[in-house]
Formats: sequence, C-alpha cells, structure tokens
Amino acid sequence: MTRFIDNYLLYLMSQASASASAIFHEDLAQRGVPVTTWRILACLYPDQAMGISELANHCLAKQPTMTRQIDRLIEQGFVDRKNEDGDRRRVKVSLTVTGIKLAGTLIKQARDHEADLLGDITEEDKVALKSVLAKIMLRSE
Amino acid sequence: MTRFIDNYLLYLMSQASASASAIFHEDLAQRGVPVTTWRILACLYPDQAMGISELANHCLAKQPTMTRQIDRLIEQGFVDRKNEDGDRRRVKVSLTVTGIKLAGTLIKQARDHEADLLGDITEEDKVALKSVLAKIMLRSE
DNA sequence: ACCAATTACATGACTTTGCATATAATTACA
DNA sequence: TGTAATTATATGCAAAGTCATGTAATTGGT
Repeated sequence: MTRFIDNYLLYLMSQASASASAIFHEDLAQRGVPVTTWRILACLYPDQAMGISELANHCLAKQPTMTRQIDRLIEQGFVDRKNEDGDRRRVKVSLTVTGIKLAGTLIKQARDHEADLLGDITEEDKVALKSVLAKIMLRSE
Repeated sequence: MTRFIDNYLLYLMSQASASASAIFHEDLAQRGVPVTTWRILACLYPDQAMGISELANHCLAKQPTMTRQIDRLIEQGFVDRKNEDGDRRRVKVSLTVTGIKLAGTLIKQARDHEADLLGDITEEDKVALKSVLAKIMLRSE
C-alpha cells in the first residue's frame, strides 16, 4: 500500500528543497554562518536595500525574527540599517562593504554547489522546473 | 541587472515550497496544529512505525527536536512510543487511534488544498516535476 | 569473551523563533 | 484638521529548536 506522503507533491517539494540545500548548509555551518544569515546576505547582494518585512518574506521568516537577525548582523558589521527619509516608520537594510565581501564569497560557493548538484539535469529540465515552480508560486499568493 | 537570487534555483525551490504550503499551514495554525506535528502525523499515517531519528529525517528536524516533539504528542495522546524488542536502544513511534483520526482529517484537507493549488498544472507537468525533484533528491544524498 | 567503537535516543544549557502586543509614523476621511 | 484606521518596525515572553554531551545497547575486531 502506498503511503499518503508518497503521493503528496508538497511533501516531495519540501524534502527535495531541504535535501538539495543540505550540503551547502553544512558548508555554511562550518563557516559559522546560519542559514538565515545566508538568505539575508544573498537577498541584499550586491546593493539592494530592503525593508524589514520585505526581507522577512524573501527569507522565509517572520518580521520579529528578521528585526532580531538584522540586529545581529549590524553588530557583526555585515549590514546597515537606516531610516527612510520619506516614511520614517520604514527602515532600509543594505550590505556593508564587509557584508558584500562575505556575500560574494558565499554566492560563489553556492553557485558551485548548485552546478555540482544539477550537473546531471538537462538544461531543458531545469527550465521546465523553473517554470513549474514559478507557476506554483503565482498560484499560491 | 539581475540579482543572484533570481537565477538561483535552490532559492526558487525553497520559496515555491514555502509559498505552496503557506495556505495549508494557516489552516493548521487555526486548528492549533504546529507544522512539525502535521509532518509527524502524515509520516506515520496510517500505521507506520518509525524510530526517532528516521522520523526526524523525514520531518526535516533534528533528532533532539523529534524526541521532544514525540514527548508532546504522547502527552496529547496522538502517538505511542514503545521499545523495540530486537534492539533495545531503538524506539518505535506509531499513531494511536486518536492520532489516526486527526491525521486522516488533516490529510483530507491537505489533498483538497493540493488539488486546488495544482489545478491549473497539467498532469504531464506534475509528473515531470516529480521526476526532476526525485532526481535532485537522489543526487543530494 | 573483552573492550573500543558505534549506534540510538535522551537531556541540560542555550539560542532562535514567533505570537501578541506596543510604539511610532502615515493615511483616510468625516 | 482631528481622530480612527492602517502600516512598519520593535519588544516581552513563552515555546520550539539545536548543539554538545550523556546514557544505554549493540557491534566488531582481537
């Protein structure tokens, strides 16, 4: 008898996603970089400026979590937080020079890892995958 | 200029996965069921028995987390934990009758949600998606 | 059969997360 | 223009997660 999860596509998706990133996440851990930090750096690279909530959405975290993450990253000198002129409630987070440097290094590593992981998969399959994923994201907004 | 994350497939995957499950996860939250609990119930349904570590892998959690989750679920009467006869280090976790009932209800809801989400996507695309995801999982073991 | 290595789970100490809510700024509209 | 509603971020606190390590059972090499 086939189990439910064997036919549940969302389960397969989360498994595949986690499992595909696992090796790279281990690399991050060895450098002492938490996954959430990586996501933030990658989102802001090289010179994006984003609000806290926007960043939280992109990084799969909640807003209070992001506020605290940014506190830590400021303390570590990787990002800056400045109040926006137009709307003083808002905040713009962006990378410092140090942050750009670290992000650049990690991104290079991420690209290598991805290339390695997807080596076997044809360009055609990759494009198809991207397009289905994009479609799913659109439908689930 | 295109940002790194726009071309990073693993980012798209985790985004798509999270975003696809978001609505269902809200349903779970309204019932007071944490996502981790849902994963455990779905994995064990209807009559699987699994060790703690095995379950942790399937549910994208670490072993100590799973031990504590199982403590909670036992307290709530949804699962049983019994020592294995052959190897007394190991433990087998399985659903109680109450657990099966709850899992059954949630699974029905999950199926509905998935059908709704994937309604637009052709059967062909779904099969293709599954096969690429499976391939990725194999490569990243 | 002994002892070191390994395996499976539990636990103490600590960190991270997130809900609920507070605070502060902006917007809407009567 | 005064005030209610809304928006963006911050924060108190309790819950959840995890690392390092402990305990107990099993395995493997000699």
